[in-house]
Amino acid sequence: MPTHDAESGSVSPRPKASDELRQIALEQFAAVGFAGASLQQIADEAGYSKSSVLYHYANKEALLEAAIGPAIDRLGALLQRYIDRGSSLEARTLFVEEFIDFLLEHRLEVYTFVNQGHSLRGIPVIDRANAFIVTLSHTVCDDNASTVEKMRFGVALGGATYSLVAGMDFLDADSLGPAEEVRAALIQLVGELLAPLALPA
Amino acid sequence: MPTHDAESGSVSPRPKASDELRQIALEQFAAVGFAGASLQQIADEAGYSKSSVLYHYANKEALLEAAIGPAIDRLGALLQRYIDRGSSLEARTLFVEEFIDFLLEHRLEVYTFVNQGHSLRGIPVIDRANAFIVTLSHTVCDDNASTVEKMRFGVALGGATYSLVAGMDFLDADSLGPAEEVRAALIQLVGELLAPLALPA
DNA sequence: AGAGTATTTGACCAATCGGTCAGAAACTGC
DNA sequence: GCAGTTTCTGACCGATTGGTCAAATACTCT
Repeated sequence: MPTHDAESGSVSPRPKASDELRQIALEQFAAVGFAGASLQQIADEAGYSKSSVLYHYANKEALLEAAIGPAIDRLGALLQRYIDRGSSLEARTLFVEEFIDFLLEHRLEVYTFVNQGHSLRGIPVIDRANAFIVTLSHTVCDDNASTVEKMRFGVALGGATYSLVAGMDFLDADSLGPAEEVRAALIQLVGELLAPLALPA
Repeated sequence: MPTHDAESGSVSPRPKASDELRQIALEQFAAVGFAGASLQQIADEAGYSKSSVLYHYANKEALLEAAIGPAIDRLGALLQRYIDRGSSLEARTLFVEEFIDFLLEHRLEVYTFVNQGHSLRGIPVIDRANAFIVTLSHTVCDDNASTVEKMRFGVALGGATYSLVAGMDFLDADSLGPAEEVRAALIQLVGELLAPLALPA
């Protein structure tokens, strides 16, 4: 009996419509881009009408805000904690670990704004996210660093998000082991990339 | 006299329309995605009408093929030379260098298909490109490698393309030194990532 | 000059875009 | 049962999408 509703548990009580729509919108935004994703297709995929989408979310931008906003806020909090903790090598190591966990939990959100942060400038939630990334880059490595040092951050960020979302295709999807191994691998690789960086002033 | 036409050189003879359109289309595809880029906007940006775009290129897909196809072909040739050369450590080091140069010369092309290769499956030029990436990943690191080893390739590819295109925004654009420094930095970082990889059988 | 080709364009098309609105359901508490 | 609210939907809107086509312009060659 796969369809009983009340919250007895286990057997797929249909989730709230707004949540379904938000999740599917997120997948579409990550897959075909914000501009390329249409409200109609999001509605179809979720089994609702386009009007229903616009009932739950005032417009397309509000849907984007709902899809990635909470993750952006969590990133902001994460970053603030890191800054408050002061710059030490242990603090940075801990932050890398926390950031990878954040990335694993919000891959689609991060991938979406990391790869479209430029073209979507002007949308509030995107501007918020971009500001965080700038802060993060200046926190992990200050201005007068060498070219190769400055690029370590970009390669780590882009490499991690890419290999978690887009790279899953030709990386034989899940042939690369359980989630725990992926986590450990990312922590190691990002750690390797950032290790040679001098602590900022 | 900035507008004389014959090939005397130096003073901006207006390039062929098809070339202008191809270049601007490439920039749009990289910036807002294939789905998000409209023929109208490409035409406007180039100073032509939409009809002119469709005169030079049969349809939107043909424009994508023209925009990134040649780069894909060059990648295929590059990859074939690497395979023919046999798997040795020097061969791989040389390949990394060649690949970075290829990347620097075709950043927008690579960024476009690397980040949209999944959603644009079915378009011939994209399928060609995806096949090359799969081959490349299996060439640089064989199947029975560990999780972290397999992810080294993905992080290197995604990280390099990202930091060359999208990352330029908060990396203070060109504050990271002349092109030669960027090249050296990329060779070093990708080299670091791939160095621990065992040669495939 | 005039014929012939290459290029450019506007008018037009069906389909889809994001978005509005009024009303049909469905669910609530009584 | 019935009022009140929440949710959902179809009809509709102007704008834009990729694409067709015939006519206008520009260029080349004799």
